[in-house]
Amino acid sequence: MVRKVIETFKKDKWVLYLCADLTMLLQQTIKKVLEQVIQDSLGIAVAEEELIIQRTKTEFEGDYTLVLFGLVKKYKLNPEQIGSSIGEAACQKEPQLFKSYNLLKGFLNFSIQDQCLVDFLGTTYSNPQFGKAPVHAKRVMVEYSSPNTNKPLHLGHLRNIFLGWSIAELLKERGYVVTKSCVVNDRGIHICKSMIAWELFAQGATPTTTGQKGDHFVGDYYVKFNEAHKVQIEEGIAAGLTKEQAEKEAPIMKATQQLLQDWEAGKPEVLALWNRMNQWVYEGFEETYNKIGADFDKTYYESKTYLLGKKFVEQGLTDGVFYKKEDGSIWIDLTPAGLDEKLVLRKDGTSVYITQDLGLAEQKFQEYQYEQSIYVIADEQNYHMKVLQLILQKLNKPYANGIYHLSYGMVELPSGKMKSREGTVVDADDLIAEMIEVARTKTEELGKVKDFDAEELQKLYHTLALGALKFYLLRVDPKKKMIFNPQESIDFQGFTGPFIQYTYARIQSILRKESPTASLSMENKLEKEEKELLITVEQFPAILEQAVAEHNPSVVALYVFTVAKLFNSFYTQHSIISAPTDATRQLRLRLAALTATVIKRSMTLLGIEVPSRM
RNA sequence: GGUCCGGUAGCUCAGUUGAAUAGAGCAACUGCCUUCUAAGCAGUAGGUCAUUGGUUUGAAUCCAAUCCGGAUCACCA
Repeated sequence: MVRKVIETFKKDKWVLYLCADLTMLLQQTIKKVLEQVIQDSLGIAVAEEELIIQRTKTEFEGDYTLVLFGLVKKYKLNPEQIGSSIGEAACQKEPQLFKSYNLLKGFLNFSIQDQCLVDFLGTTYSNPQFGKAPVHAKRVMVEYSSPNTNKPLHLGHLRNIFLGWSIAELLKERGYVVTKSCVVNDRGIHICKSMIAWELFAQGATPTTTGQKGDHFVGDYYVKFNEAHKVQIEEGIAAGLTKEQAEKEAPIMKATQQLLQDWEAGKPEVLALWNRMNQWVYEGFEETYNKIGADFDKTYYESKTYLLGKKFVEQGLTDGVFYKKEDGSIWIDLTPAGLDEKLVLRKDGTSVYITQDLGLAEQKFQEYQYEQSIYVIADEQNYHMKVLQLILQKLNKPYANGIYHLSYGMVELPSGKMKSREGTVVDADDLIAEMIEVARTKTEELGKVKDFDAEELQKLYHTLALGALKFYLLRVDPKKKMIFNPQESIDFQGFTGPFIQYTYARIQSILRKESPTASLSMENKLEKEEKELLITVEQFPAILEQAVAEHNPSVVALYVFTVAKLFNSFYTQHSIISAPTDATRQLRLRLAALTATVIKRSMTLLGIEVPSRM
């Protein structure tokens, strides 16, 4: 399904926004050259997508490989023959690009001229903006986080927030004009539950009097509601009611329903309490958002937007897209699209969830005229989002096709799903506090920053803790559900944020001793490790473009890990400061500087800071 | 039941517009700090890519069937 959507976007205009700087990329250049070479030497006009160019596997000689099978099959050619004639012609035509070629089965492996890469390094090493595309003013809205105001943020929200934030930043980096938005579900039965419980049990307590963070404070009353409700359900069942009846008829539930009606009627004292409790929650959220570096350009409140969708119902009825049933409820028939019939307005005239979302989509478009509107929402709402888009399409809304559901898998624990009723929900604030503690312990064990003052240490712990957490949640393909293993998440070795942060700190340590000097010439022969690192680093802009096209930050996480690994491998085998010649030292300093830039840019786009020492 | 998603090393994950001997990290084992930060590097071991059949010069990748797991199909949000 996801793949289909991506394809649709490709056919549409999404990927056509590919920026000019991509044509500078080595792989693209090779493709273009080979396209021409094949035309010249074989007289075949191949389409660009027919050419498969990939990195040469490490066990073979070469850097980039043209896979010949496709051509062989389509044009009924002999791989040996066309391989050597393409290879020969390419090396002759572009001697400054190709050093040599070799042919193995259907694979034509090219070695890139060292000088070509050295030139790239020379022009790029001091560019802190490497990877950034010029602004092209395509507008995108990214909605993420969207919490309920009855309880604090948890691990699931974190995956959502990190993903949404990162995808927004990636879009900006590639030239889009992005609005980050958040919808706060501030009304409804859930907040009324917390309100009732507070009225019944709090005796006037507030976050100030208890010293609690506001969102946790309110969340506790939500828990208290459920506890009281449970007791009353049991009483009801004991009195002979069915479970469903007992749930509905419980006095505390009745009171909650009454409160919701009073809220909708605008009863002043109810609104006052509602405002007050939401305010506590917002203060708590704000603190957490600041801690994790989340930010929004626009916040929508459900209490202000939930009525907007009703206009749609009228329009839909007029257009014949919706129909009215005898009881007065209004529906849309989506069975032709393979879905069901869907209610859009209750018989009492109140709107349902989908109706609200229709209204909000319209409002967002009125305000921002987006071309793409990305919703970062868990995959349990795939059906809902499909319906939303389908209805908007049927209503001929111009923005309907721009809706993209960035559907991510739920976070589970090794023990199974997180369940609030069983108390297995991992609280965001608690988790971050734990991570910071682990960062502190490990840092103290290693004892490398003993000269840091208290403030610098706090900053470092925070950087490492959030680096570990964000990387852990972002390194997995968003659309797959993931298992959060607490043991693993605090790991600082291997495929982790701190490993990459460490690599960056190492480079900074070198660059503090000596920075590259522009005037010095560079060696133009590359060691194997230098070359591999340089070729990988060169792909950075293409990686970003891929991450954007796929709406997938894990592409960046995987890539930056590869870069860090390659650097570390190079680092242990070759000395930078004590390189054999000045020219080599210069080259390695620049390579180190460019690697640091790529690491820093990648990590920044994932929302992760990098320390200069750790 | 309908629709959709997933199943790759002990664990967590890459690889899926078909392409070379299926890759990482963790865990296990072996080496490497008088040399730019060992939060590192090098190596060993670990696989019936859920199963079966098909298409193909070539399948983890495409098709069909089956098994297993999950999501969803509310006048909840």
